Amino acid sequence: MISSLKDVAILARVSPATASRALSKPETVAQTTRERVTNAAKQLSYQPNVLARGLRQRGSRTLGAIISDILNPGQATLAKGIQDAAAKRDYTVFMFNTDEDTHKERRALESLRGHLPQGLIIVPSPGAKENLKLVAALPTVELDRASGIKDAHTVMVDNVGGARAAVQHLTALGHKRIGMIFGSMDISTSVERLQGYREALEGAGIAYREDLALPGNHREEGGRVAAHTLLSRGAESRPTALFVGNNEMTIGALLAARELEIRIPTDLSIVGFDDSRWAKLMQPAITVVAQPAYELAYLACETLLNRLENGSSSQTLRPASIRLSTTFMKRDSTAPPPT
Amino acid sequence: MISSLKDVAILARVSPATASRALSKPETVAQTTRERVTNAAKQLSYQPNVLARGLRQRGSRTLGAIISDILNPGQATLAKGIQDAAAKRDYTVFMFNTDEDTHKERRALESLRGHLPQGLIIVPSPGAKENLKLVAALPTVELDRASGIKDAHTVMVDNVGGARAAVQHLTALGHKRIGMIFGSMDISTSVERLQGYREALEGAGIAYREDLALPGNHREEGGRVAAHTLLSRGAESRPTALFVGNNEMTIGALLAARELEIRIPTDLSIVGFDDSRWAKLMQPAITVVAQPAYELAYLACETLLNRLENGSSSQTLRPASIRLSTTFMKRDSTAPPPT
DNA sequence: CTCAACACTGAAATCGATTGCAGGAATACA
DNA sequence: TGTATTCCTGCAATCGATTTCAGTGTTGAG
Repeated sequence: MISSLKDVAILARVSPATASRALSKPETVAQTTRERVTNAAKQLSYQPNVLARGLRQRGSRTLGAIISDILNPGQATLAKGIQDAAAKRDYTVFMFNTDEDTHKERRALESLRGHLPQGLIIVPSPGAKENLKLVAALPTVELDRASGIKDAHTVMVDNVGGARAAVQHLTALGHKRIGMIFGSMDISTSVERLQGYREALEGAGIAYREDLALPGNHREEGGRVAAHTLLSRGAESRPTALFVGNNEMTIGALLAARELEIRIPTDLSIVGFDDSRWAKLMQPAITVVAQPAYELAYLACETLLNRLENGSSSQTLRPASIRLSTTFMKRDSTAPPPT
Repeated sequence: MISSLKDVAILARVSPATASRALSKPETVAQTTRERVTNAAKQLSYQPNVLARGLRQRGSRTLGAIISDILNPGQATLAKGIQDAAAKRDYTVFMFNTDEDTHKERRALESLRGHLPQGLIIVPSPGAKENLKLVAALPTVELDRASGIKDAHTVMVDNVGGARAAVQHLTALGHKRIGMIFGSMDISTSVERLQGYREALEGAGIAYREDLALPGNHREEGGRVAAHTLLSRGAESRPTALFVGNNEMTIGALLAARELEIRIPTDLSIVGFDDSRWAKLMQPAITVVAQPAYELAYLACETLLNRLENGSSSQTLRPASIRLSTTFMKRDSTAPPPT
């Protein structure tokens, strides 16, 4: 049923060597021979055995991709961007989830290593700095976050700028008490977004207050709890606006506001980070900082493939460090503070 | 840096053959030898070359998975279920998207074939019946839908029953004019859901009317257009309730209702198929038929792996045909019809 | 004490494609 | 016509792990 190169060679009345060359380096073979082989291959619907080829060439046209949570729409978009970019250049992708779990990440890397991928795209978990030593020699691009490894190639969004824009929008509306819910501080995006928040406050001459910036553990429940804490104070001392560090926590914050019967945007303005289906759909629609997730992932994959195909010439010396900018999407969840 | 079995063998002072046996068939090797090899392997952090092993054994511990659209949360859940089940049994997964495109599916299958996977899990596109001939010998499980291939192994939900429950809920509330928006008729789930709708109407003594059941092309825009058509009639003749065949089209229907300023559930009840984040979050929260997507995919993968490991004994004779039941989630988007 | 059974181990073939090398045919040039 | 090039093709080695087969040493039974 499945035919090997040898079958093709026999049918085309050439040696396997020639058949191989006819298919992969056509210019080294005489016109007529090439055609005989091509036809034979088509006739047998020959498909090269990637395992054999990969063994000989020490590595197959395969990439590894490790993302943190495929159920998060943003991450799913990253997955798709990677796959599309890889498919376009005829690479296939081994995709793994870590669920933000450093052990799963480790296992994924071990498993990946045996497949001899040509390169790796990873959304690093907090323990990635250690885990990535397992595949130190593998060309790698870090996507969305930085692991902290020196001289790593990274493709990320401008989190500081995005956060700054969000908070500037709030200060421009006249808000003075602006809360923030941020994610785990061992993920670089959280740190940067908090940084942007502080810069914007400073720019508006508003003092940073520790009691207004709470951690939310980057998931829905954490966001709900943090928002609950922030909003439970009296109407005169609680924040009039909230900047939330990711999409999951934004949902939590919205639920908390509902529980406390705080109206949006009349009583409270909310800006989230990361756009999504429901943000547009809600009433009011949520104002967010949108990330170009698909482009980000596509670019990360292209960066990796370019590096692979140029050999490790100049590229190695100057590690890529790409930042795409975010887009501020003004919708209906922000308004001037209540008077 | 990366070490081969030969290196391990040298370090353990045995032949490669023995090293191989010590690691994969420990009982065939003397205790002391086994330990020497195990230690050597650990010391070199040896990882077997999957390509070489796969070449020799004609197939690696690898599965193919083809889903239709990773950006759809339901499908992403399927992807995760497959991966988790595979990982638990120490298989790795090549995952592909088709975007419901038969050509992409074909390319995915071709590309997959070269990797010699042990089995395949597929959410079949409309053209799958033809495409799957490419991998006719490959043990395959169809997930979520049926391709129409005779004697295929399938793992699906009870679409007829789910749809019936949804529409029965509406008739029980007193609705008489119940519209439906269904997906492409070349996908088995659409056919079955339409079937359930008809059965429920019949059970309630309501005649099926062709002008109340419209196709929505299974995407948001299609759902919006169809709903717009259905709801643009006068208040006395338009449907008082809508059953929508999937999550994307449900969004479209909601948008159409908004455009026409039709209130939910006062003027119109809506039931969607497939639960999701936003369905719970919306106000009113949307009543839906929820599918056990994760379990479905997990089960599909286990079914496949069991079949692989039992050899093709009795299993081949009796193809699996599993149906999981759906869960009706009553929320706030359904109410008695306006009087 | 002899011979059979058994438990381990190693040499070598194998999976399928690629590639360095060498040889033969065809062409170019003097 | 003779020699140098160029072009094309095939032989055989190779990638790394597995597996068949044969051989060695050990144990046990008679």
